[in-house]
Amino acid sequence: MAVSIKDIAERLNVSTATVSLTLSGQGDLRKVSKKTQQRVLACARELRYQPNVLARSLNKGYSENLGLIVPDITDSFFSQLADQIELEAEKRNYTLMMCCSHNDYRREERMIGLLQQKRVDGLLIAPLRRPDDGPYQNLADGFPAVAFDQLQPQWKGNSVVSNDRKTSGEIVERMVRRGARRIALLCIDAERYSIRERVRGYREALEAAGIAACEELYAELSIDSYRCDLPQVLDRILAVRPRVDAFFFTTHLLAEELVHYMQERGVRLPDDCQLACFHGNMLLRSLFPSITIVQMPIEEIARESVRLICDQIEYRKKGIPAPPAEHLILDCIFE
Amino acid sequence: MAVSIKDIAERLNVSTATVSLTLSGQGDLRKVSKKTQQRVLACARELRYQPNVLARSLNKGYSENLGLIVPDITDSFFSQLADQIELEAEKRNYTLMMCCSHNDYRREERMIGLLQQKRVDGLLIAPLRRPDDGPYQNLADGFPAVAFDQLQPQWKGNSVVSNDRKTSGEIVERMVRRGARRIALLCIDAERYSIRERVRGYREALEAAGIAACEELYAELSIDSYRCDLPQVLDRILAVRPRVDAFFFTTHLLAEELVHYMQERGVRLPDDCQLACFHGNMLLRSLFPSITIVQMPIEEIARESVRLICDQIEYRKKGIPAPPAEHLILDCIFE
DNA sequence: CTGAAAGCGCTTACAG
DNA sequence: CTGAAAGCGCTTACAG
Repeated sequence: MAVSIKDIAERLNVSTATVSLTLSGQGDLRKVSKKTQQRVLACARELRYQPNVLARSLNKGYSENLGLIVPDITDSFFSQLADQIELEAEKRNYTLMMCCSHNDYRREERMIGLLQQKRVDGLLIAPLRRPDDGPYQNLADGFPAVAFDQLQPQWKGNSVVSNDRKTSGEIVERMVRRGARRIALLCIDAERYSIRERVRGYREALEAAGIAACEELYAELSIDSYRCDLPQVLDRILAVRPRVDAFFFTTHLLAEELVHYMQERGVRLPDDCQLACFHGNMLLRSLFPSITIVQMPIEEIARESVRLICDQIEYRKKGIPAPPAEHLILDCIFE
Repeated sequence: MAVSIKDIAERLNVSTATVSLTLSGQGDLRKVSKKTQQRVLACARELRYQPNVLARSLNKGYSENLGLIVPDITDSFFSQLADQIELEAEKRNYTLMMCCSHNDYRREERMIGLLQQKRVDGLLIAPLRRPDDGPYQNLADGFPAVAFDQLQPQWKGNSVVSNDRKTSGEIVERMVRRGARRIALLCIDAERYSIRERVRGYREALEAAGIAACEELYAELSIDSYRCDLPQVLDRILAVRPRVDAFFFTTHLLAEELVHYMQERGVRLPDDCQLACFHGNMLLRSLFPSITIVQMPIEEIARESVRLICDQIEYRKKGIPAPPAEHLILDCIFE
């Protein structure tokens, strides 16, 4: 069996309180003699004492673990976010319990319950769109939670999102400035908040530029079937006249799938055709040197989300009611 | 405060033992009357009772959490692996605590200690190369652990790796069959076991094909600086005569960086130049339609790793000494 | 300066 | 069939 505080106490003929106090650094504060402290520390080292954090957590009511739920960790956007969140959490001495909702909101709801059962101190979640618009049933009232990336109407807590509408408008402006008039917009999961905002930004910018939106140049795809549906959609859009002269993808996933389409079909885009997407990678840039890639403010999202969750946890520890929820809107980065 | 087993017991005028027994499903076994069981269940539901798993874990000595340490979650190989591991772990009722070692073995060592402190039941780890070849100091003796992806000489537990040597040989054979004679090999982190094996497979296959290995066509890069070093290396290799006619990258990261190089430098590869790499994605395939991509057996690695760790945990629970460590070698998949 | 004791919320022999 | 009690390994008033 592992060595416990009791083993040390017995060996040294002191009480477990003394051991606990000095080990937790309260020795001086609580006036444990220097000598005793040294003996305790030495003995702990000698026996390779590892505190049982479960016992501590049970006693204190805090686990120093944070739950993280993302739709899909294999999406580079979320893996980069998870990476940064882990780093930020670590700075504040939290360990992450990570779960993927796999774009299934029933599963997401389950994960919310699971992580609370596991006694995480707070929950960071990139929420899915919920078909029912119902409340988060498994999220206990007042439980520290921060939503990032997406805003859900039924989410009442803190949130950190990017400035989708504005950025989307700027993308369109830029395309228009470069001569585009027939700008196609393709999106996945159009009912999600951030996507709706991107669509809105697109429409507003078109209008501002005096260009009538053309419904034939607009398509919504589903996250579950976009790979299989995209080819027909592209066939259709490419056949529209006057001809499309720019593609705006609300997500890198679609831009990547475009590459696949072009290769499969042996299709080339018109030479003057502009491209843009949210969140990209080096390969996309290499394939389409002139593509406009808007990077999400990943580090900032991570930093602010962790900050907000930690603040909430602190309030909770102190028994102070948390201040009203914050809604941060962060700017994207034009590459 | 959350509702506890005691609250239910008091409300129903039964003992906490009775409540605990029926709630944990041992009601029938331990002969709690049906009536009492129903009352307990109803009351638990009514009060929305959530068991405190910390208390249970403290008592039982098992947390039903698994630790996962990967070098870099933003590498698609590891994010796909993490995704599958989570799925497999979930099937067996384990939740993951994920940490990234960020290619820093001091950090890895810290994470090993941290996760054990957090009382995970076992550790899944894609180990880093360790400059010192020293033992894993923070890994407690006999602690359930499985290494995957990489084998380290000082790792004494179970491991799951892919068949790197054989696969590497097959890649070279295939290139030779297609006419290559001047096959360059570029690798990152050449001291790592799997990379050494890939190099070995490459050399063996060259020899078997009667081709003398040319050291000028071989390069080792570091994980920390490969991005910045690759261009010169490629410049150099492309200048070698007789001319290189195939590039074999031990990792997709290098193949991706090649794209960057070509675009930056405005260089095109010779038309007949063959390419191959371990672990790839759709974009690479689109960029280089004829590239040979060898996919890692990700699902299998995940499945077997989780199986092994769970077996070990079971042995530990039963107090049976674990059988000798298994070393699984799984085949890669030619795409 | 130090110790005895209660408590965090469970589980599990043990006794009846 | 059910309860009283000990214990998992800590922390923290409280008393001396």
